[in-house]
Amino acid sequence: MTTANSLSADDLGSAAQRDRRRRILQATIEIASKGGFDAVQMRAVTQRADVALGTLYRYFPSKIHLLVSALGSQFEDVSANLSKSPIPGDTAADRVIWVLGKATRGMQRDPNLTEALTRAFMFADKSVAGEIHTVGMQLTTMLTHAIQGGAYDADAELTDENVSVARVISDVWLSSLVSWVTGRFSTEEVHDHLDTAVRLLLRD
Amino acid sequence: MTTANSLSADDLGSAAQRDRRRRILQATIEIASKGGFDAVQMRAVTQRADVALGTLYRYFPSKIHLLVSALGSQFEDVSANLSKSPIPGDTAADRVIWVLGKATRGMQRDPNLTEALTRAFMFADKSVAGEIHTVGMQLTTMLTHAIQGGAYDADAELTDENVSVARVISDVWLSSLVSWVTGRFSTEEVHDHLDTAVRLLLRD
DNA sequence: AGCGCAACTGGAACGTGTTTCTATTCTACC
DNA sequence: GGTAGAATAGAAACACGTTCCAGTTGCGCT
Repeated sequence: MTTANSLSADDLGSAAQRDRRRRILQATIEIASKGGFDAVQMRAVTQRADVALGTLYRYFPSKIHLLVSALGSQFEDVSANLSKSPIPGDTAADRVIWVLGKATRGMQRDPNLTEALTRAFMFADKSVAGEIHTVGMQLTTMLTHAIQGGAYDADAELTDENVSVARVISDVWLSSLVSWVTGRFSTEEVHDHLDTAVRLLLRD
Repeated sequence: MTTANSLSADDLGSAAQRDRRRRILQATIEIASKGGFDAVQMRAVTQRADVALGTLYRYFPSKIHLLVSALGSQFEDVSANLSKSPIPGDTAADRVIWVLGKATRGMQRDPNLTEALTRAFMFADKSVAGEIHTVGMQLTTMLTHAIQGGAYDADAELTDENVSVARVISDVWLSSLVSWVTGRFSTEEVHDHLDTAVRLLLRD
């Protein structure tokens, strides 16, 4: 199975290419933010990013690859932001809830973008495994970091249990996002559901 | 927002119509089982079910509606099967794990069908809210039933907490299915992950 | 039996993701 | 500076979900 990957920023030799990649992702996010998943049409992206259709497909082999890569780049920003200051909260549960709340509020501020990225992520098939894995790692890392506290001690217990809990929480978070995107959950319900799940999982 | 629903079996007056609906869903499941999501092409379904394209769209307003409805009909079979005999297991955790294991093995026996139904479910947008809600209820009911035990006592504690736990578990189950469908989880990893999550959530 | 109407058929047509192809431009290397 | 090869532009073409329409069939009512 020849799983064609999206071109990562590191793969690209010239500055012009890195800039093309950046333009494409930015155009994607802008269009998604305005009109959601359906508005992200490949021809529209090429126009906004000022590249040819063939070039777009050279960088991202499908619309889903494109959107999941965009999700990855958004997550990078979030993690960078989070790692600037220690996560507040005395218990693991408090810290996780704080992180989830912050991330969730961020996404709810831009419903169309969230809809586009979430649906792409959930619709992805095997050919997007690489990009999906990247995002999954970012999520799990973010959450285990929150669980074990702001003190960034390399010796800190990155126990199997913590990783498992982080995975479960990210499952719940993703499902909640999907529920919210499809109108089954209100913003309050998302918050309450996450709160309940975290307290059930991290009752010490 | 005029959310066009799929026609449910009860909506249909004549026996011929109920039979058309049945043929369509069966054709969908057969094609999905053979080739997965991509193979479920609307024209192929019409050929196999021996109906016209316009008729197919009269019964199910989109491919996603069609597949989510098919998922619902599969779940009906599963619940019917489950309710025939009490769920084995002395603790809530054991019973839930038993139910999940049974359902999961069932789906893993037909990977293509599972891929088609799972991806449709996760890709659904607001217009599919009705069908999604049906499936969500089936899932939650199945799990709360397992939590509170085989004794089908109407007075039994259908506590908020039990429902919350059931929701979280169904979140984890769906995410695991997605992970399995996209090749991120092996069958063993799905089992272990579910096992871990349930034991974390139902430690009494 | 005849009427009226909704459902159904068959097929054309449209939109958007994806593929393909040729001409042009850029880049690395001599 | 010139050249080979990769990258890009531009545009046509294809595939499949979806819509639309004209004609036909089935069904309840009188």
